[in-house]
Amino acid sequence: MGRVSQAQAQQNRKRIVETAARLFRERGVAGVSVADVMAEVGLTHGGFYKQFASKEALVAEAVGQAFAELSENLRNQDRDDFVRGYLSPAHRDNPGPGCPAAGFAGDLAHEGHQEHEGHQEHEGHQQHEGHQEASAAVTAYTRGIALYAAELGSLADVATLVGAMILARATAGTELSDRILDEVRAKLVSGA
Amino acid sequence: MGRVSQAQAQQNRKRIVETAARLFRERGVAGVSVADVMAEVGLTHGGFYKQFASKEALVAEAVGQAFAELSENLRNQDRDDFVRGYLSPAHRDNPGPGCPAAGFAGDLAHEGHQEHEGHQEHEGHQQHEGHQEASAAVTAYTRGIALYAAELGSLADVATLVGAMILARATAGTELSDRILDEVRAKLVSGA
DNA sequence: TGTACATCAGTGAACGCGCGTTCACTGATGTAC
DNA sequence: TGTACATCAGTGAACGCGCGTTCACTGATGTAC
Repeated sequence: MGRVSQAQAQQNRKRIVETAARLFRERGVAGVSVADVMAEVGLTHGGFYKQFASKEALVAEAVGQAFAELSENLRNQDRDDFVRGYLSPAHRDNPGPGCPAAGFAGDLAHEGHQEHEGHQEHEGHQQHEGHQEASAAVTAYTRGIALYAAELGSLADVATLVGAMILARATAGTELSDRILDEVRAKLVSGA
Repeated sequence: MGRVSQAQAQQNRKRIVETAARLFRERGVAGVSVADVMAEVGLTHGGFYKQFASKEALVAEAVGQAFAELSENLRNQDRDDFVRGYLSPAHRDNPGPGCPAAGFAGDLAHEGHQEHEGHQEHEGHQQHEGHQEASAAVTAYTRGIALYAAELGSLADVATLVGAMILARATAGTELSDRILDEVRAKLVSGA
C-alpha cells in the first residue's frame, strides 16, 4: 500500500494509541511489542516510526489516553458505583479497559532506578546528582493520579483501590483474591 | 576454577537467591538478567543452571526469600512502627530490602494473561478451559500476602500500604509522592 | 592415612530468539500551475 | 477542471543487541579401596 490520506493517517495514529493503551494494560508494556500493536490495528510494524519517535513515546501517549478514559468513567457515575465496579471480579479479570493506575503501575515502578536501558549520557546536562528527569510516561501517570485523587476526594482511597486491584490480580484464581475485593469493598462503600 | 566444596556451593546458591531477591525488587525481574545476578555474587552466568532449572525458578525462590525477610521484620516491631517505616521516603527510595508485595507486584501482575512466553502446550493436561496453573512465583506471592494479612490483622490495610508504596514509587520525585505517604500514614497510624 | 578415580560446581564461548529500530522502496495523495 | 510532480504513510526485509539457555571443558572435591 502506498500513501494514505491525512485523515486516514490521523485515524490510524489514534487507533494505535487506543490499542496500545488496552494491550499494555492487559499484558504489560514489556509483554507487548510494537509489532503486536501494529498487527492488532491491521498495519505492519515498519510504519510505526512515521508516527512515533519510539515505543517509549507510545507508552506515554497510551498512559494519557487511558487516564482520559478513566476520567470519563468517573464523571458518569457516583462514587459508590464506581468503587463497586472497580472492586469487581470483572475489573480484575479484564484489565484492558480498566484502571490505568493499576494497569501501568508495574511498568513504571522501576523507572526511577538508574540501571535501565541505554540512556547513555543524555546530552551534556550532566545532572549526575541522581536527579534523573521523569520520563513522559511517568509525568502522564503522575498527572493522572492527581486527577484521580481530585475526583475521588481522597488520595488514601486511591491508594487502597489501586493496591487492592494489584494484589487481587497478582493472586487471581485463589480464594484470597476474592477476599481482597470483598474486604476492601466493605471498607470503602458505605451501604455494603 | 574447578569444582567447589558442597558447603561452598550451598552458600553460593543462598547468596544467589538473596542477591536476586534484592535486585529484582530494585529493578524489576525483567530489569535484571541472570548474568547480572551471578556477576553481583562474583560468579559467571554459566554455572547458574547447575543450581536452578530456570530464571523463573529463581524468581519463585526470591519471592519466598523476600517474604521470609519481611516476616522477620514484622515480628520484630509493633504495628505502628512497622507502618511508619513502611510509609517512609526511605522505604520508597530503597526497594531492595523492602516490601516484596510492592516490589514484585509489577512483575506478577500480568502472569495470568495467556499471551506470555513460550509455555507451549505444557504436557497433555489440556486444561484449555482458561484455568492456567499458577506459576511457582505466584504461589509464593499469594502465600506471602496471606501471611502478611494475618500478621497485620487486616487485608484491607495491606492493600492500602502496598498501593500507597507502588503509587509513591511511580510518582517518585514529585510533591504528590510525599503527599501519598503522608495522607496514608495519617489514616493508618493512630498517633499521627 | 594414602592413592586412584569419578563427580560435578563453576567457566566462558556459542546458540537462538525476539524486539526496537532503520531503511530503500511503493504508489496514492496533495499541491502547484 | 486537468496535468505533472513532489510528498510521505505504509511495506517488508534487515540490523544490532541483550538475554535465557546450552555445552564442552577444567580441576578441586569427594569417595572407594
